[in-house]
Amino acid sequence: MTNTESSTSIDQDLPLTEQLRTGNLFASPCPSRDVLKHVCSRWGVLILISLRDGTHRFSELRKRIGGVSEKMLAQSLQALEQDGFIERIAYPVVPPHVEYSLTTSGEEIARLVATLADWIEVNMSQITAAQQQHQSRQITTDESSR
Amino acid sequence: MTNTESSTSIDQDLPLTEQLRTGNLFASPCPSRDVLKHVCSRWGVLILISLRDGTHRFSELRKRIGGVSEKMLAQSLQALEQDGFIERIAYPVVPPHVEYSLTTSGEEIARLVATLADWIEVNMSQITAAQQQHQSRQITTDESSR
DNA sequence: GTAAGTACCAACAAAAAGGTAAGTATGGAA
DNA sequence: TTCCATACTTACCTTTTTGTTGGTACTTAC
Repeated sequence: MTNTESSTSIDQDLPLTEQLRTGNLFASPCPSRDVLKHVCSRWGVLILISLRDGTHRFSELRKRIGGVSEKMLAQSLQALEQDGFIERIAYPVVPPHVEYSLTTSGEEIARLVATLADWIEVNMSQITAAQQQHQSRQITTDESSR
Repeated sequence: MTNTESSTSIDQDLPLTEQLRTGNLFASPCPSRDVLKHVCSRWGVLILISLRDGTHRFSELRKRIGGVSEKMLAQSLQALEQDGFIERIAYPVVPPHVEYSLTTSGEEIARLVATLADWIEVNMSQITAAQQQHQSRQITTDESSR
C-alpha cells in the first residue's frame, strides 16, 4: 500500500467545492497550485523580478535571463499573462515589436517573489555552509556504518 | 541562431566568481537557483508551510499534504534538510519514529513562502477572473482571424 | 504464524519539462 | 537578390521529474 492519501488528505469538515473556492493548497486538485507553479517556476521567478523595473521587450528579457530558451520564455510569459500578472502589448509592425510589463497584481506578487529571492541570495553563504556540514555528516555516518 | 545568450546573459562588469559568491540569480550556473527550486517546488512549499505550526512526523505530513507520494515527500524533505531549513530527528525504535521541524532559517523562509501562498489564495478569485477573460479574448481573436 | 505498523530505498515506467532546429511574416539594408 | 531583424510556433528529441511496485527492519498484537 503506497498511495492512500487521496481521500484522507482532504479536510473532512468542508465540502470539496468550498475548499476549492477558498483555495486550499493542501487539497490536491486546487487551482492555486497551478498559479504557484507558474509564479515559482524556474523562469517565472526571474521574469517577474526582471519586469519590476519596467517594461521590457521579449529579446531584452531573453538576454537578461541567463539560460532561457525562446520556447520557455514564450511559454512562461504566456502562463503569467493568463494569470493576469503580465500585460502584453504587441505593435503591428515588421519586424514584430512586443512589450511586456507587470499588471497591478503582477507588481504585488513580484514583490513577494523578489523578497523570497533576495532572502535566499542574502543568506546563501549560510545555506552553503549548512549544505557542507550536512555533507560531512553524511560521510562520517557512512564510515561508521562500515 | 537560437541560443546566443549564454555569454551575453552574464553581467560583463563582474567576474563570474564574484557573481556566484553574491549569488546572481540571473546567471545560469547560480547555486541559489537550486535553493529556490527546493523551496518553491510543488511539495517544498507545502512542507514548509505545514511545519510552521510545529514538529510533525513523516506520516502526518503525508496525510496532511494531499497528493504527495512517499518518495516525493522523502526526497523533498531531504533537500530542505540539506539546505538547513529542516531538522530531522530519528528515534532508534521499531517501528521507526522520525520527527521533522523547522530550523531558525527554515522558519524565516517558511514565513516568506507562506506570505506568497496566502496572497495567491486570497487573490485566487481575481486570478480566475483574469484567466477567464483571457480565455474569452482568445476565442474572439481566433474567430476574427478566420 | 502471520499480519500490521513506520520510514524509508531501489528499480523500473510514465509523464512532464526543457532544449534544438527549422519555419513564418515582411520591410529594409547590403 | 539575399540576408537580417523580431517574436514567436511547431516538430522532434533528450533530460528531469514523478509515480509505482516491491522490498527492509523489527516488534507487537492477533
